[in-house]
Amino acid sequence: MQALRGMRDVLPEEARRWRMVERAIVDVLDRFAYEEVRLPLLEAAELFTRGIGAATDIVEKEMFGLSDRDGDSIALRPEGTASCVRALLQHGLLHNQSQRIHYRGPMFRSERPQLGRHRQFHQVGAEAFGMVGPDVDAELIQMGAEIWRVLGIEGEIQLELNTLGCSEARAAWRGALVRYLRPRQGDLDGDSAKRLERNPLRILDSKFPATRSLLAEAPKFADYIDDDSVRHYEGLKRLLDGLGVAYVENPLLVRGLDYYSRTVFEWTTERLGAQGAVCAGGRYDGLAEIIGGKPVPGVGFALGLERTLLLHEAVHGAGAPPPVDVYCCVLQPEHQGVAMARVRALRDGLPNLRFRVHAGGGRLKNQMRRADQCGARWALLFGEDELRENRMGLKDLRNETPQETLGLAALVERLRTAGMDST
RNA sequence: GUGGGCGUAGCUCAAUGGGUAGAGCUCCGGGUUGUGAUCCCGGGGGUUGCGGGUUCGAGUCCCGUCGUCCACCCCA
Repeated sequence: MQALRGMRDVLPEEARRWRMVERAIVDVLDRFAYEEVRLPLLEAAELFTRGIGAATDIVEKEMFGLSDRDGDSIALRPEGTASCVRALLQHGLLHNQSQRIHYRGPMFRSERPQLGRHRQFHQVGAEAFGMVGPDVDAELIQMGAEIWRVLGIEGEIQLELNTLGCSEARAAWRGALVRYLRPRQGDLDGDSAKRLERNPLRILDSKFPATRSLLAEAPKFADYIDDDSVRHYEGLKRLLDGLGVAYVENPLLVRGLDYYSRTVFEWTTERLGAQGAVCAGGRYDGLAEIIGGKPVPGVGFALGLERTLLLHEAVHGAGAPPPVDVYCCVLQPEHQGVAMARVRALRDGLPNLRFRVHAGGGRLKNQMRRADQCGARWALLFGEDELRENRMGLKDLRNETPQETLGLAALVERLRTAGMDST
């Protein structure tokens, strides 16, 4: 038996990095006072066909759909924004109020697997509702920059920025684009020809030279964009300039989900081959209404954890912090209970240290080897001699200092001071 | 979804032109009483991803399948 295609097991060594990175990210979101929600993995399929767009690749060919016992179509969520909006609408949290929210968890898309692209993958998302101005767009981008800084990967990532205008302007431009391309359909590459009726804006970032040269003469969005959107975009850029957040304007940046309008942005990297999008988002002022609520402006982003982790590893190396701080060796099997009781007191006194008590007996030599192998800084010895005096032996495995024999209180004090400078 | 590369021990990899699978690391034991990582000695471990086919004989050639990686595509 093996895991399904595209489903990955995260084993202890890797999970240690996940915990570190996830905690660092969520800490940033916390410090910006974004509150957490936890959302279901299953939703009505209609939430996504309406929210994301029925003509998008995500819905059209990547969604894991199934039917429940009543025959209703349900789906594993392919992304988080639609669920988040649905949840907040359902519980009235968007009624005459603004919200700043984050969530995280697995998403599912049935794509052909690749490094940094799995069928179950994990995102951390942040969304802000009820605020129309570019200030909150800038805040979300600033938050992203802060996340990369905290993770030490800011040197690997660059920000791309664009505006899609309001949905009316975009629809007008889209219509002009289709009118321009339709007579020239024969010169388009196959994929682009297929997109012409369903999702023409995606033709813009086609990689085919023939298509690209055709686009050089195509109607320009600059002639269609509305003034409010221009002002919004200019305002956002001014704020980012003031915050010192560097960006590259990319007029071809078109998010693959229908719900975006105005601001769209993407944090990309060169180090992950074709899977260069680490984090992306934008404004989606129309989404709440599409889902069946009153109109509520929204803007947000989602970052891909696997890709962030790959970058983190590329920058910081493969080493993960050891899982154990103190490995406790029990020399005589009859002292196991005493040792376990004593370590309970140590865990109480030293909540930041991780104690592992040897189990299964065996010679001290082997127990010491286990202590070394798990990466523990200290070995703690429960032997006849030490226990007779109600003390324990402490050996520093990473420094050439003499072994000490200490009572409980002295040991707690000793590990507390040493524990500080080791972390 | 399309095209291609790869799949041999827990891990990283060998195996001449088809001739019944090997190394390093890991792991286990030993080097005399209660001290790890080094050193020495010994040991365990594989239905060569899976299923067919060709052949006297297949890890090696062919087909299928599963998985993975790369590009396309898509996206976070």
